[in-house]
Amino acid sequence: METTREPLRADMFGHSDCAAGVQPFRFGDKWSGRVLRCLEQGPRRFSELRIPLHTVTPKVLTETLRAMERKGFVSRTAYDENPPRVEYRLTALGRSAIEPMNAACAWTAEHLPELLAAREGAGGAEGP
Amino acid sequence: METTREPLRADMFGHSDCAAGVQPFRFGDKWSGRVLRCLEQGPRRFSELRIPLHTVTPKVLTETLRAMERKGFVSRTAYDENPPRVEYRLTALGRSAIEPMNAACAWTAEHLPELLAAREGAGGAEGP
DNA sequence: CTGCATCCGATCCGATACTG
DNA sequence: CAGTATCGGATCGGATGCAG
Repeated sequence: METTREPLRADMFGHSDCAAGVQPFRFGDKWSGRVLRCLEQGPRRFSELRIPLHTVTPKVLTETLRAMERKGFVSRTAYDENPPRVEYRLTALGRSAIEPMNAACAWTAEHLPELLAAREGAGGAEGP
Repeated sequence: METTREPLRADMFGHSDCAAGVQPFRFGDKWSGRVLRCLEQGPRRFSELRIPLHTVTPKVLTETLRAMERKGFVSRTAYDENPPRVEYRLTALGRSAIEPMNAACAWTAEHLPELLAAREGAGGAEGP
């Protein structure tokens, strides 16, 4: 799952070794996964998304949303009102992506202890 | 599933909206997923990994491996021989991560058409 | 309200060259 | 063989300010 140009190939030639096969799709960025989670519960406006994603700046949220739109995960609907209103919602593709994300979340939850332990070892805090 | 410092929290407070719950773990980088695939088939030496991952440079492969080691996904064994030999293998955590990755791969394969279509729309090639 | 423009530091990652 | 050192381009993403 890459955002760059090469991956996503559906290799079928059996290279004697690994690295053949589809690379799993991934949003290469920080916020797309969370946006997917938010939109899972229904259409949301720009400012509604900013609340649960409370540290995202509007610029980055816009970029994220635009990218997800390009990739076909969300659709954008602007209503011609004043003040302006824009709604984002998941496409069928976006909704379908929730399942594998749930699998990843389940795995993560299950292995949280190990995952967190690794971070302490690296982070470097040792004694007071 | 983040590499940065904040995610991986196991939120349990029910924020009224999304963005609560574990964020799925993810390697934030280009090569870790592929390395996981390669090591799935058994221990591999540094130079053996470079073959299927044929475009990776030694510097980047080293960084990737070191990061995966820190995170607890692979273990490194150096044999005191000449010429030197080093083997990398998956830890139990690393092996367990294959399952959700397979789920992601299956989803990707299933939706390849849509995923590829989005890339053309963006890439910009239009007419001959 | 929903953005876009600009600046700027942090990462990522490829190329190239060198070492124990 | 298994790396390390250095450089530079590309991207990410936060801060701030302005606009329709």
